[in-house]
Amino acid sequence: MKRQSLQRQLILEELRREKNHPSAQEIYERVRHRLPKISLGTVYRNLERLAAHGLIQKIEATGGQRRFDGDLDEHYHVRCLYCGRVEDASLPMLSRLNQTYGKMSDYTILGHHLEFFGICPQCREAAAKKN
Amino acid sequence: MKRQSLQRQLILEELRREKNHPSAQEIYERVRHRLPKISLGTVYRNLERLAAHGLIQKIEATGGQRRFDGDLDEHYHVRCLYCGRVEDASLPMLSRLNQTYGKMSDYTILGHHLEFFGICPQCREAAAKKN
DNA sequence: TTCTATGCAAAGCATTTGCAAGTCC
DNA sequence: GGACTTGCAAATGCTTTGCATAGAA
Repeated sequence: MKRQSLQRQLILEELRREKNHPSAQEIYERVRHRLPKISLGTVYRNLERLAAHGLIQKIEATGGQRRFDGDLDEHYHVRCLYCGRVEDASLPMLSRLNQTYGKMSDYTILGHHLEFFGICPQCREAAAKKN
Repeated sequence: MKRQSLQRQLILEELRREKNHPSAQEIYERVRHRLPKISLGTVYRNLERLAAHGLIQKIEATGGQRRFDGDLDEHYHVRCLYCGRVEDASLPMLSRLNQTYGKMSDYTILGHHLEFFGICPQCREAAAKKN
């Protein structure tokens, strides 16, 4: 990030604007409203750089696409198994967990990921209507 | 899984033989020693079915490829950030966590994933030698 | 002016799928 | 014999990359 660019600035703004956790594709679509010529490759490149520089967080998960978070505080997430949406889990960090497990393990423990999964209210309602 | 097949049987054996957590590609390579004509597509299909029927577990988590586990007991994992290896974390299940968080959330909580990340002993040594 | 960052398109991976042929019960 | 499975290859979905050009300092 030797230079600033409008595209990077808009991507960061978009990520901080709302408290949801968009995928690269979603960010691409949002930013395109303001900058129609931006390319998906540029979005990926900038998300990568912003994360490398600690300005945003990557939410890594195997099922489906990667998601990104403009909130830098450490926190957990909940994922809906039906629609894939990811939201913040308002649970305090289990801060002693790394130390606790680190003592029992031969790994050098650097951190942990905790993600709840379940059904979001919207999908629950939608499922209820079908039956 | 209306019928049994040799390919599926060998895949399951391979998964239960060792306590590591191979990717589909790794399973494919191992099974191929005994059944050279097996295809990667068949490995994927059978892993999917075995998991759907509860005979193995998919390890859905951070980055890279999906991994599979022949151990059906619920347990957590540690992942090495350098070599990508995944091992079991000998930490008791935080069994009340779903309930605890379920009460605070508007999601229907079905479970959680917890994964530690860090550096495995081998990679730590390898890194130490380089410096 | 000098490089970094972009747009575009092609390439890369991991995974999934269509289909004809093989095989299990 | 009939339906389930397989092997093969093509297709898919997400992400990364090469390259010529545009743009920031």
